Amino acid sequence: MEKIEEGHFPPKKAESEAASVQVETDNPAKKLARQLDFTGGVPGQALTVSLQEHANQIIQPEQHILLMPMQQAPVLPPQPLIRPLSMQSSSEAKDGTPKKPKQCNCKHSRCLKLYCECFASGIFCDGCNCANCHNNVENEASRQEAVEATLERNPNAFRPKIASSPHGTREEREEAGDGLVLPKHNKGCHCKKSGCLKKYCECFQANILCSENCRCMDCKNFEGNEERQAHFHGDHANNMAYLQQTANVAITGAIGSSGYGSPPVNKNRKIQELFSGSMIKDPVHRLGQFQQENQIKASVPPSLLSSIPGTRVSNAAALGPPKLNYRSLLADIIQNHDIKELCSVLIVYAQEAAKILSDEKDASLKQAKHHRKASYPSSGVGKVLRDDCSTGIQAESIMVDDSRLDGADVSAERPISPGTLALMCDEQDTTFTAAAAPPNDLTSLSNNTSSQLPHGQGRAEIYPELESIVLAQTRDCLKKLITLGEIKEKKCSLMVRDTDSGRQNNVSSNGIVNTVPPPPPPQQKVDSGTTAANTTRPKVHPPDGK
DNA sequence: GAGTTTGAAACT
DNA sequence: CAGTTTCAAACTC
Repeated sequence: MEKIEEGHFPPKKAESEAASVQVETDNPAKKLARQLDFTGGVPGQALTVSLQEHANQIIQPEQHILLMPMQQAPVLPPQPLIRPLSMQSSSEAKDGTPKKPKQCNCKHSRCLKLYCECFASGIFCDGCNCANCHNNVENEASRQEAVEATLERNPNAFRPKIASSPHGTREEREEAGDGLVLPKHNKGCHCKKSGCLKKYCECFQANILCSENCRCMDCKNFEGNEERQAHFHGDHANNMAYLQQTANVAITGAIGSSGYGSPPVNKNRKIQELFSGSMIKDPVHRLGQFQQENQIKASVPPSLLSSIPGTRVSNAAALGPPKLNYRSLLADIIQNHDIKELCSVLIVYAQEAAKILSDEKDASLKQAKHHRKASYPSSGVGKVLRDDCSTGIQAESIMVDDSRLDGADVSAERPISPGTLALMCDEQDTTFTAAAAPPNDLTSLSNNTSSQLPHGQGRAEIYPELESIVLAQTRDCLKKLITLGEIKEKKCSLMVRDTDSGRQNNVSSNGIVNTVPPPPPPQQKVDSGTTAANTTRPKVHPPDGK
């Protein structure tokens, strides 16, 4: 089934003519409609602009044309989603105040070739410094010819160069493993001398990492590269895109899905898995394994790699330096067994708390028998609660008697949240009952206490206390986690300062594997010239004598 | 601001 | 497809 390419409305003559009456660039209403449309010309496609793109203000709404299925076709050429960063970068003055988008300075192309950024972006030149410009309404005919010629050469010429995850192929998204796919250059860059750390590089210019699509030499535009980070800290310190990107990989790393956030690594993971068997078996040593595998990979002839199904070696990422990505400092601290252990601890504490409370209830009941016969004691819980998990409003009004909660200082007087209550009710029927719990488990206890206590308040009454105790323990666990993270952070900071020792000491004294991407191999830093390029990328361009 | 460098686009 | 040329932006001085 044929579909219209993203950001690409084929400006075929028939369509253009058919729809030209609908596209009125001077019509304010249409202009406004265009401003509201970010679909980039993909019929029915939702807004797919990434946060990064938003953050960079790459989108120039006024430059987009509303294109609905069977509705409109452009007079303007295809509308890339992303305006080149070179143009957006200057759309702001140095003081950060908004400024008119950058004007081109074309002299020989008449602004009718992709050299012209305006033309490439699908916008008319307006106030540019170009000479003999034909990229305007007055020269629509020649412009249309140029568009067609360009599309003839490359049907994707006007497609956005930078694609986010929703635009990628299903395969790409699946390889990414989740929704956190970073944008990447569709064609990839071919930089030779800039190290992909200058704006000559389209990837760097778009503030994205080089990907497996790139065929660059001596690429430094990969996550974890010191020079790249230096660039970011210097030039992009406040760049939301970087923050977003970092956050993405941090989240990814923290939750342990992959930890290697960028596409090239995901591609390469197949190779790694083939070498190592599985990435998941021993998450503690994943990164070390990864590094080793990169070394192995570097030593493996491309022909061998290419023989591995699902691998691609005809790109820089596969042959280049390990494009490690930022991993959360906690990524390898939190292990599966830690989670299990934590859950076990929580269950144990819950059971203990339930037992204690049960005993107290018993004692309380005995006292009540002796001292009171009519009225119900109101000491423990301030309000009678139905044993109904769905009554969140009621639950919120419960106040816990902190006199019973040893060590639960923080959450002692906190009302139980309806969410927690609901969660506990759900958990009660699943986790606790299904976990072959001991006889005095929560469920049985709750049932027991319910039967023991008058007015049917036992189980629900216990929840706040249980919650407090369990939360206190959880808090302690988190504190320890934070401490470990801080320790690791310090170690990593030291590693950055002392790269050599950092590379050799992957395992710290406390047994925690330092998983922050190490600095690139020595030849990367020391020899940024031909050596690195030739050693890490067998498929290199011939020496350029420019 | 002029000159140089760079890499994408265009061309052969 | 590879090599060369053209082009304009990025960069340097």
